[in-house]
Amino acid sequence: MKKGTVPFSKGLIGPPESEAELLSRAWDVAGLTLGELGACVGVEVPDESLRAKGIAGQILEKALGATAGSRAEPDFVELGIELKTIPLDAGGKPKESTFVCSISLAAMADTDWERSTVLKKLSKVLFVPVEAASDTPLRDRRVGRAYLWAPTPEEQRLLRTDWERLAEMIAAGDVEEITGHLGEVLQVRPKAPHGRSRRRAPDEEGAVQWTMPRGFYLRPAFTEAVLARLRATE
DNA sequence: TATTGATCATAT
DNA sequence: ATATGATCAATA
Repeated sequence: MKKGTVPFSKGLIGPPESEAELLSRAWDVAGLTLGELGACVGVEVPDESLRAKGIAGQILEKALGATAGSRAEPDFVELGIELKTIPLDAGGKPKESTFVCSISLAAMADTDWERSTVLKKLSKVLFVPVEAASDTPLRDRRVGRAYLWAPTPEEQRLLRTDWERLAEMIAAGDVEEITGHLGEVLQVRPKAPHGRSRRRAPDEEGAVQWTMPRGFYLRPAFTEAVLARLRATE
């Protein structure tokens, strides 16, 4: 397809029926700017992202036919694939951490790695790189070529090690001791609409305490390594 | 200046 | 309210 052409009618596209179809769609939009792709799906791109932080993700969801809405499921439910845009700096390296999922602090004691939301979300991920050099206006940032990622056994081991350590702390009532410093590849950080948000969590006696909502994030160095591996093996 | 902690928008 | 989509901005 010629660069700049539109592979679908305005904002109306169903979910992809296969992995191959999803990849085909993703590769078709590579090279377009957020402004161009936004126009295709009926999303206006503001000048700056301060009040449009999730705009790249919203646009790609629509463009690729992800099931709209906020549910604790993969973006492409039938395919079991999660969509993540990843902001790249001028050097092609991830500029930010990658949010994985919010944490149900009170339920952490009753789950394990195999059944965790983190593993479910990360079993298969379509990473869509997006230019994010701060001197490039939001609407002029280009979408890159997407990569489909499934964690290798080694990558799973790294994730599992961090997850188990952090889950144990939460379950033991030590959520307030957790900082962003913990975790080699996976970290726990605040995830809230504002500073007054509170969520129930166990305290050290097993009683309830109220604390900031938290989420799991992938460190940039980890996603950088993942992208490097995917680039090398294609 | 890299990283952690805080925050913004939308959907259900 | 709380999930989704993330990036901003204060700190070390």
